[in-house]
Amino acid sequence: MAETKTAQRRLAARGIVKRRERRDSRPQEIVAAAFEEFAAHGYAATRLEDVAARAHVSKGLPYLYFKTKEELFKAVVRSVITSHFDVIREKMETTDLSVEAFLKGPFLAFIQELVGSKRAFIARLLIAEGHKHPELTAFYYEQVVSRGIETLTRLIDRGIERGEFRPTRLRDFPQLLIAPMLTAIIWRGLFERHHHLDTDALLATNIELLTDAIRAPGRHNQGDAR
Amino acid sequence: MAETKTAQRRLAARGIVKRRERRDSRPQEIVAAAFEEFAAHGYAATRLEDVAARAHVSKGLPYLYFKTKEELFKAVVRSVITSHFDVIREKMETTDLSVEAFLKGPFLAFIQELVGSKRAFIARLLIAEGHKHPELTAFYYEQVVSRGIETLTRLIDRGIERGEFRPTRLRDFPQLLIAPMLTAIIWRGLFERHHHLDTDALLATNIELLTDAIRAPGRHNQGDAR
Amino acid sequence: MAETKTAQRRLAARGIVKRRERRDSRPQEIVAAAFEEFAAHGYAATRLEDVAARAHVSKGLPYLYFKTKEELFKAVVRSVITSHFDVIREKMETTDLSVEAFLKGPFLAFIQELVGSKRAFIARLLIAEGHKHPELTAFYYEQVVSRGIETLTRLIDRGIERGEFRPTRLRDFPQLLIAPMLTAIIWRGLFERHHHLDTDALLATNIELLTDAIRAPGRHNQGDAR
Amino acid sequence: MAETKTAQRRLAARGIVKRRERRDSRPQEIVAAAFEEFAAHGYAATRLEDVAARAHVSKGLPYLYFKTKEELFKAVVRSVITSHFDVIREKMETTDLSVEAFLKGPFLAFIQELVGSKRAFIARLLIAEGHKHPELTAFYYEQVVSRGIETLTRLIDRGIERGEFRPTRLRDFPQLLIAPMLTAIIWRGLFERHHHLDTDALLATNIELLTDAIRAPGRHNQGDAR
DNA sequence: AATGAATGAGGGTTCATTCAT
DNA sequence: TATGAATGAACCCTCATTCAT
Repeated sequence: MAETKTAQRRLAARGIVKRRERRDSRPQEIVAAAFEEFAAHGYAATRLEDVAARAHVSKGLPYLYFKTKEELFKAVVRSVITSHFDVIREKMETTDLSVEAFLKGPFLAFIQELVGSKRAFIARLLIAEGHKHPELTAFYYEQVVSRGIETLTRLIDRGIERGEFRPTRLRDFPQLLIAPMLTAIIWRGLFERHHHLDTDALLATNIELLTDAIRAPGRHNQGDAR
Repeated sequence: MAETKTAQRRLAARGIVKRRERRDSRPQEIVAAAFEEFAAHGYAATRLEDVAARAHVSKGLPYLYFKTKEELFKAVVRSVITSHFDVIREKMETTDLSVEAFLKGPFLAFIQELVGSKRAFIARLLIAEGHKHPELTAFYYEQVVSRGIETLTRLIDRGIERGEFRPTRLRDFPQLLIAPMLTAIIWRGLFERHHHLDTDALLATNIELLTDAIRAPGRHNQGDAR
Repeated sequence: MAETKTAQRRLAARGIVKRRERRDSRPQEIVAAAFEEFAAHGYAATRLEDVAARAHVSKGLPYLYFKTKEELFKAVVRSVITSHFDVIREKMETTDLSVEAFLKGPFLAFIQELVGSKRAFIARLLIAEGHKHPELTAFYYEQVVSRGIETLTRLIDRGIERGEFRPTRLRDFPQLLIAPMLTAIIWRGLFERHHHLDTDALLATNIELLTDAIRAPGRHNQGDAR
Repeated sequence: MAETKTAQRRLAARGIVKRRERRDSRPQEIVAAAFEEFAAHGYAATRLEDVAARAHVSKGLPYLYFKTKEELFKAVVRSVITSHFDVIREKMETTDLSVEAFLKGPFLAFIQELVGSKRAFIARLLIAEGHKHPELTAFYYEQVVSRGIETLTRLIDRGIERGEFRPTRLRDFPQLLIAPMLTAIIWRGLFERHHHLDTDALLATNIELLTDAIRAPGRHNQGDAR
């Protein structure tokens, strides 16, 4: 750490990193470091000192921006949630594709990417610690879950309206389009070392099967590009 | 706690609880108590003192049977794992039902029960803490996951052999039959207070849709009795 | 501390100090040690670790008996308050002496002793920290101050009833009999090194003068033995 | 704080608060703010950041004038000590009043005012923290206590010389004229909420009684004007 | 001269673990 | 075997102090 500090000062002396600039980016740096630590060790087992060290920052600095460990945790979760979901929703609203093609194309790509992304760790974190942070869980539910469910419901309904799909109970349980994603995330985190799972194919298969199941009679399989 | 202890001694004196009996069942009582605590608070936030108190046992006693907190945790996980899965596998091997009927009957019932049971908490525990206990995760994978996957694969294959199902990639991803169960467990633990989810129907719908998707052409929907 | 621990074990091994016995006396030992530390450094500057060390006890033990530092502080104050005041009140009620003789005899001796005693430190502590511990201050007021005032009022009234004293406003301000004691305590703590103050004589003089001032006309000076 | 700073700058820009003026009075402003904080929370519990905030000054500025927290504390004590005592001494030397009248008039008014003033807090501060700042205590003793004692001794002696008073031991313990003031200060700080004490009357009564006690035979009670 | 971001030592508190009884 | 008093490492958080700007 002494080296790090020295290094920073050297950089600062050169004018490469200005104090003002650093100040503005510090919270993000700390959140990023915290993300790694929380993802790696879980909430309780994460030591703020390690977070600080990972952010090349002194032990006390995180407390300048986050009042408690829990606040920092919340900030981490919030930072990852952000707007990613808006993107796919936007796409959905404006696409020219059939619903089935959309599911097998952009939507599949979206959840495939999610499984491998850092945001997947947050899911694990929330599954693990969520019940101890009800406020945070509520926030996550509102920002992510309920919106996602709503979007998916609309998507399926549109398929029905357009005559692509039969009316099925999938409309009531859009979670089924998401469920394998959770499974994939968990598998990757826990069992990948014991048995490799092709999560991309898993997710593709689920959508394939579900669309097969709900496709309106007489309709053709609108396969995706793969 | 003092009262509890006294009460036990009173009971013991009356012969209602025989010393020998208590001694023999002690480890199980401790594991049961630990299960409750771990399920309620997670690994790190569980205090061994509380476990002991819940088991009506002195603070030091757990260490007589479990060398460390981690050992106790492992014992908890193992205790819940055992046996239950053998039952459903046994049933599957010996059933007279068609595969579809089996999926919609005993298998569905099995996973529906699981979601509401205490064992579901273990899933959350493993998701949360699993990566810190690789040995335990390996054990769980071998005892539960790999066997479960294998069993499901056999089941689907049998359906294909019997001409009930077309060959589909579901055979390669039997996790899809399980995925909604994980989702249901997580939903119950985190979001139930925000939005009720009929997990039984969720699970039923998934099997319904998947069987629809893979049913061999010309076959009838072999609905279950419900 | 390692030495201390070893020493204790040696003693314990000899059977000189039994664990059970120690347990019963531990809280008192800790309170005694805390008294010394608090008296020496004040509340905030006292480290519980030092208290523990002074009590020849591990850092964590005080928390077994006192939930927080503040609880320990309260226990310290309470332990010193105790019953000492009941003694002088009892004496007052049963004495054969005239009121003046009582003031110049037992009462004077009592407050003289107080100034030099450990209890005097508590006064300093309360003066310094009292406003941050309102609950404790209330307790002290009820147990010590209000009772003391009441007792003194009764004493003076009795002197008036018996014709020893004229009615004066001293009856409304019995604090004046006590005031020099506080001054003496503070002087000892702060200025003794700069200028010696004969606190015994100070207290005696105050009573001498006050009794002179309130003595009923025609009465003789009922001098004390000195 | 940001607002405050901005406000100051706005004021400064208008020339209402000139930069030079502010700079010159800065130390005093900081000391004044520190006085409030120390008086309210005691030495240890006072945060320099709060002092700075109260002085509408940045966190680091106090260190420009006071090397450490302790230095600032000393400055606070010194700032309150100065001057005020010289006034009453001056008055005493030049008064035309009899000693008794002086005690019951200007002197009484002086200590009555003191009890209610902010300077009274300093007494509590010194009682609480004095022994940790021996240098400061020495300073206080020399500047205030010893001079005060000396002055009072001279006053009493003059009364004796003039035939107003008999020679008594009060001459050796002029602290007795001050003692109730300390009591009053402490009472106000700690017990006022439990029981109101008319400190003015307390102080008046003490002087009344003491002068009664030492008045030379044949002299009249030289009551004050009130 | 002034700011306020940054540092890091220090202390209160918890709790897994040990051990005398 | 069983108890629960005792230990002490560890961790969160605070705040006096520094220093780049």
